[in-house]
Amino acid sequence: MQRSGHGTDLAVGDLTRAIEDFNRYYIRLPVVQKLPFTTLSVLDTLVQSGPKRLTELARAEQISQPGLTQLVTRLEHDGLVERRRDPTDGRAVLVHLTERGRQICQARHEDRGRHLLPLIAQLTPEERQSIAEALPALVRLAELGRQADQ
Amino acid sequence: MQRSGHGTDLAVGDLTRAIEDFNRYYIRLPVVQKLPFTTLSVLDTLVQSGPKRLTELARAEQISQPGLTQLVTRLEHDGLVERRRDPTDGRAVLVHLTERGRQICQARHEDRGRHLLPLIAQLTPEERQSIAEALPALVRLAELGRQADQ
DNA sequence: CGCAAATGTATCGCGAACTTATATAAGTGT
DNA sequence: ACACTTATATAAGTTCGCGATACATTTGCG
Repeated sequence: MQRSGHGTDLAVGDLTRAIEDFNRYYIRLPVVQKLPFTTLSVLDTLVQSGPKRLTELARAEQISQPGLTQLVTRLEHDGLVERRRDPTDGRAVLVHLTERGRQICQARHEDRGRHLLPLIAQLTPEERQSIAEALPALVRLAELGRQADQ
Repeated sequence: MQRSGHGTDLAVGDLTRAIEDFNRYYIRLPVVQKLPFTTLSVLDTLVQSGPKRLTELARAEQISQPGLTQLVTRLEHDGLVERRRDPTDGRAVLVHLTERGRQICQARHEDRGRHLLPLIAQLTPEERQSIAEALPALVRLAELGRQADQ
């Protein structure tokens, strides 16, 4: 266990394992809206960060620029996003979420909460307490991770 | 915030949000081995639960049985898994991990740990402490989630 | 036992979602 | 005005998933 060195008195292996566990559970969660994975990720990104350029989105999602252009075309066709010209740069397009796109993200979020609730109910009060106390730190950790990738 | 009702004095919305944050960060993490997502998920499943039948794997990964047959064919071709007959049922095939497949999972896990370490180093000692104390509960929560999907 | 029904895999054809390469359009610098 | 960079779009090819279907083995029951 990597316990020393960089001022991290936390078992990195354990945390990594825990996060991977959650990923495996969450990723395969059956969801209401059956959409391709990258599509959902793009929508979430737009919810969090607001309108973005195609190029920025492609970098964030780690797919090619043409791939994202096609994806946005599909999304636009389905009425989940809108392309608007960037007023400050005639070459660029800003991808905006529509109300419908926002609703889908919201519905997914609530759906996941519904899956989680009965699981939380099975924990002991002490376990729930410890998780509740760790939440701010976990959120900050995720925040740092997002920054690290720019 | 949903604080009452089923004996869950934990803000489900906040926890859901935190887990989603980690998913978004982790899923798009650039990794050493560039393999399709479902492929990696299958390998991880085999690491955790040992040899499995095609049908079981297909259900766990939520893809069709023909889809999984093809996936396993690719994996076998790449030497990451082996097909062995089930001694107790002549119809069934058990998918076994090879040493090479195990190594890839291990490498990915370590890679993720390396990404996480510098982030953890930026947290305050109190934040690290709170996360460390919540880890057993988080692991149990993930465990419950896995059981819930059978 | 013998044969239908159930169960487990494999194959085929198709469509969706990526990729790389290339083209077009707009801004930037000299 | 000219080359150069940046932003997006189009085209062709590949990969990975699905549904339908076929085949093999096991199970259950008269």
